[in-house]
Amino acid sequence: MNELNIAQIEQEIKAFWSKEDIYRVHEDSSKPKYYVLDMFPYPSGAGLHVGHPLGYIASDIVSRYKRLKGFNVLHPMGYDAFGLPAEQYAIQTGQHPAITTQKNILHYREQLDKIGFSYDWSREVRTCDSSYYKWTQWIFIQLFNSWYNNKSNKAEPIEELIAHFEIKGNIDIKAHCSTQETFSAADWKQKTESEKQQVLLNYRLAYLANSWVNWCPALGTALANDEVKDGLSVRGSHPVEQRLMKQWSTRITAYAERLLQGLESIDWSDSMKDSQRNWIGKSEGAYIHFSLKTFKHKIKVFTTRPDTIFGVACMVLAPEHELVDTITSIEQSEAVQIYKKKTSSKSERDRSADVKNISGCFTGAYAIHPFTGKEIPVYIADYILASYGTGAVMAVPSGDSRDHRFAQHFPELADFVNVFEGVDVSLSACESKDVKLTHSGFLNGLNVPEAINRCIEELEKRGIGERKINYRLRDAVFGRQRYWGEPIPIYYKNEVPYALPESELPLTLPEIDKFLPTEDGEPPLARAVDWKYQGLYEYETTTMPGWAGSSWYFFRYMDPKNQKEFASNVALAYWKNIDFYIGGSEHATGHLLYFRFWTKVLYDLGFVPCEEPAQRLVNQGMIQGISSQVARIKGRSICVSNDVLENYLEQHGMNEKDDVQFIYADIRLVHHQKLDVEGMRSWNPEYATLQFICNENREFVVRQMVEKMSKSKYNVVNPDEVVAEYGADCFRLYEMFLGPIELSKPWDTQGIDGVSRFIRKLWRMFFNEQGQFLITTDKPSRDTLKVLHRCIKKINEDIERLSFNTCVSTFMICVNELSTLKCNQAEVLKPLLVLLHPFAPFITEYLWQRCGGSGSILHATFPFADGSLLVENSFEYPISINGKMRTKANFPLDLSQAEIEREVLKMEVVQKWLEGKPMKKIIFVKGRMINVVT
RNA sequence: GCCCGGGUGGUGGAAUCGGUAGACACGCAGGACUUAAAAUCCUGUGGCCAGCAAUGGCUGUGUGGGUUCAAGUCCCACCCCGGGUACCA
Repeated sequence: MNELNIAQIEQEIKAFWSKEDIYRVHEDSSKPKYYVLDMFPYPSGAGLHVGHPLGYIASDIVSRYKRLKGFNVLHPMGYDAFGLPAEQYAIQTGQHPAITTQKNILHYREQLDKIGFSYDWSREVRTCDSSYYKWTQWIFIQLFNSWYNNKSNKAEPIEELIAHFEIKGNIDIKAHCSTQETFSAADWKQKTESEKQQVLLNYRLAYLANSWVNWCPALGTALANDEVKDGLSVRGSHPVEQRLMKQWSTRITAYAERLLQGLESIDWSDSMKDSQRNWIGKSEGAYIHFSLKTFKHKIKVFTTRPDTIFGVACMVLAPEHELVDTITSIEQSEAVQIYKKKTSSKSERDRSADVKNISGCFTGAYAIHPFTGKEIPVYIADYILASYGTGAVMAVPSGDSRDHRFAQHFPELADFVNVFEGVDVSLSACESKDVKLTHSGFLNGLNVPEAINRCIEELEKRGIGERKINYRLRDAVFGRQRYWGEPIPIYYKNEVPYALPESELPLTLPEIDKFLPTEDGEPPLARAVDWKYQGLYEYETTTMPGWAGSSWYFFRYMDPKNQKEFASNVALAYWKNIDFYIGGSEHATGHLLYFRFWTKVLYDLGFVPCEEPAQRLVNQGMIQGISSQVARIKGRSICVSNDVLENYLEQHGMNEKDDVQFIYADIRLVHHQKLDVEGMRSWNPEYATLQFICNENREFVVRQMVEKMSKSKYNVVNPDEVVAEYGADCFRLYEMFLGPIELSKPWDTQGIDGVSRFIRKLWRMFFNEQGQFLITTDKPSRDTLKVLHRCIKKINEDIERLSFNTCVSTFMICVNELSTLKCNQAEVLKPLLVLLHPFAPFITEYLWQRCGGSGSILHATFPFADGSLLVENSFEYPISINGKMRTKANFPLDLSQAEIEREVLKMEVVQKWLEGKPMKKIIFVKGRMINVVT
């Protein structure tokens, strides 16, 4: 081969890799392990676009680099294959989702293979395979068979709890539990089997209970909190309403504190940790019990500001609060009923939409202030949510802006107590904590933190309140009224749920006639004919949510073919957890929380050795598309070039808003913002007769904007096309060169030529124009070695800090310098190929073999940077040379030894002059010493 | 509103510990080769000013202050953009 023929090289090298089965990994205790994982994709029908591989390329670089560094690297890939799109496609076409999914997976694989990833495909997993979801079901059963012991602070087997009930009841049990009902051993023994199971459901980590769920009528299913945003479903943006339903949930709330604490020990970005902290929403405060004037009941409130208790103007309950009907007076009864009806008819979205509209209603009841004995009116209002805290608050207008607004709304509350010294709260509440209290009895003169503690002490002493930590995190709704998901391995006997015995797993998805709910609104699985456990007992008909399979998949890669366990102890003990995890930040409050939760449960139960699934997490940014639009005059077949549009509109007395419609043009028809007019006409028959009004250069300019890549915007760039045109190495280098890995940026093919030129330049160091191989075994010059070793050092540092874009720049500089030096020695170029290999695997493998490298370059050793060749290392201080300031980074290589010595001498003179003074740094600017830092 | 990021040439972005701001690349301009084009190579390229020129001067990292011999980098205030979250008591 005398000319660079990328396609041929790729083909040859691919064949070589697959013949040698080069990426297969095994447990190997002689080498340290390193586990590099990508968040596995959902195989959608649209295939990969150029944005998807960004993270995969980065993780591939890391895993190849770690291999060269002597690690045994696990780098697998699989598919998150259950999901909504395949099911919706099935509903429309009747095509079984398994078939669609299989087809999409094959397409993904084909696309991935073109980019030269080092995945060990023998470990592939698919969440929709029954051999895989057998273990998803098995883990669900472990959750079902466990409870959370607050004393030992971990999950424990439910049998141990039952054994305890038999002996002592639940009196000394501290559990994370749905109800507080207490019973003795005798009580327990008297319960029927069905009653016992009902009690146990309150303890199980996977449980069936009536709970408020986010119900999406359009999708016909319940959704978890992270699947809802702004009152709309994340998938499809359909309205979501609150509905009380009997639902499977998982008790993630038991792990709130540990999920929070665990963040301290892992290397994730601040923003990611922050999102999780935010979602868990820890707040410290107190419960306070308020007595009522004419009832025995007490109102329990949660507050983070017990210090403001002397400023209470009223109590406010959520309209759904259980005491509302009991305490409402006869006079207020009608008003309260009307108000309750009004709020219940509003959806969650409407309710939060009019934050500004204050409303509420007096109940006629009065509470008693625990310290002053004053009567406090009790209201209901929809700004209080039944689902948070106790669904009731003590309203302190001087210290909380919502309470302030509420008090201003009711004339009878306008005259409230201000508990803050020297602060005017007549117009707005004081939410600062840097103030002192006044009008507050025993809290007078204390600052806020002191007063909070003092008040809680007093409440606890009097037995009318206690310190309390609240979390915003909700238990995760687990059941989905859908077909294409893992069946929940539960059957019902006398309406009591029982887990399937392990030996009966997997419970496979039954075949059904239609992928729709039944006529009476049951989930699709209810259509299955004769689908019963032992032919007798009904199975659960909801399926698991999308995140079930992805909550533990990283364990399965360790031992994917195991039929006896989800992974063997040997594999688990060797691979432990993920060292390097990469994926999108959109999973911050979904997947990344659930997979930490499941890992912690498995850890508590002794199945896995690590409590945190991923030690290091990196979020790759999104690659956006550049979409192009053509301005078309509404209702006519005239299009106007964007740069003359304004003029045109003015001449014809039109304006953009009313008379112009922008139509998308395919990104392939646009180059440098200019539209290929003929291409546009033939692209879509509807556009065949369009007239294009061009600018004076006879060009038609389009309007461009950066948007998410999507089919409907015609801005999708397919990696296959880029690889076909430039080669996989160039594609990989260019994606990295675009910018820092975490950054989102638009795909712009403009710059790819620079990378392409670099590859050809590299090639020309190995072959001349006549195709002769130029590499010799001659000894390289010292200058040439210097260039190489500087490059080694820089690449090493930059890969470690994941600065892949600067790595590419370093390669370009290095190759430029070496070709200027006419370098053709194998001793220099072979190490360079090794450095470059993680980024450009094909060409480096090819050239390595041409240079007589043995085996695959993947088994080479990452070169060591010889410090003696890095001149800049011999200087500790920034020094000036020839009037220019030099630091380690920009020390000139062309400097003669004499010049260096002269400068060093100069420094020594200065040092002598300053004899006796300890120095850290001598500062030279433009040849003049300006300071000595001691 | 609150919590995180981030604002650097025409563009993407470098500057790792406070030490020559703008690496590298794109684009653009000029040149070489060519009948021509493509490809390739070379030179220049933040802005302003002076000079035939080599070069020199001033200015410059969202805005305004501050710390420092020295600030893109640290501190304070503000503006703008992106993300998360929201009647969470």
